[in-house]
Amino acid sequence: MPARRAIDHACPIRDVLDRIGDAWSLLVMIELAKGPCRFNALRRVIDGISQRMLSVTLRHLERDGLVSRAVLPTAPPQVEYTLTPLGHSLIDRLEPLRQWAVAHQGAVRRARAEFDTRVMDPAT
Amino acid sequence: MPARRAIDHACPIRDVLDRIGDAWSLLVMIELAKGPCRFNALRRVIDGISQRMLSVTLRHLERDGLVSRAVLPTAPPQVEYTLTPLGHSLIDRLEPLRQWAVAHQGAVRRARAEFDTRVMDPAT
DNA sequence: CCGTATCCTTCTGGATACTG
DNA sequence: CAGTATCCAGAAGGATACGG
Repeated sequence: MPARRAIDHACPIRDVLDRIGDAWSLLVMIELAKGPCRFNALRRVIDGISQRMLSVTLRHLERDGLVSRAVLPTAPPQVEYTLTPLGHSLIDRLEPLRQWAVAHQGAVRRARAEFDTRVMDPAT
Repeated sequence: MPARRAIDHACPIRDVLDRIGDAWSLLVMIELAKGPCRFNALRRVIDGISQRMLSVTLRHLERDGLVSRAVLPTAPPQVEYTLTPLGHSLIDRLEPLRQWAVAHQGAVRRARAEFDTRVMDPAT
């Protein structure tokens, strides 16, 4: 995605999509929705995320008030991440979308297959 | 966004976000939700989209069965794009998300401001 | 009018190495 | 353990030119 332009501010939903549309934010939030979790624990369970992107993603979410960060007074220091009420309210609103995906994934797959054969197949 | 990896298929909502999370798909769908529209008309109203990205985006949406393409038998040839019922059902499901964005954009902005001062400010 | 093809810049994000 | 810094490959996307 390129840098956001002026037009984007016109649509509030764009702000949300910019926040959760990337590869990892949603996955991290879903994981944290199950309960608080520490950095490396998240890293293990998310599978495939690089240390850098987990760090970047968590910072982003924390900045937007969707995730909170707590340094536990232990030695060695542990850091626990928790989904905030705001974060919970967001993933709740994502539920209809998930249901749509489940309900219509068959239709989309079929549309794709039909499109691919129609475009690839030169037989008119 | 990087190329999708194996893990992504585990989450149906990822498929949806990959479809509407990019910069233009949503804007195009919102525009088409108002009614059928031709290529250059879309291009004018979307403002900022390049000819290439409009073409790519429309093809993507058409492939997924969210938009249909009709070549009108006029001279010069005109092409009309229409949001399918499937496409309509998807943007309907986006409404709760839009409402969330509107309702909480203040909270997010405040969280951001607080975060920025806290991180930037070396006091403590 | 409606696109596709090519080029080239910009941005994303993984790998790696190093701090508190 | 929990990150940050640097480097670099690859993908996204705008500009431009050309075809149906």
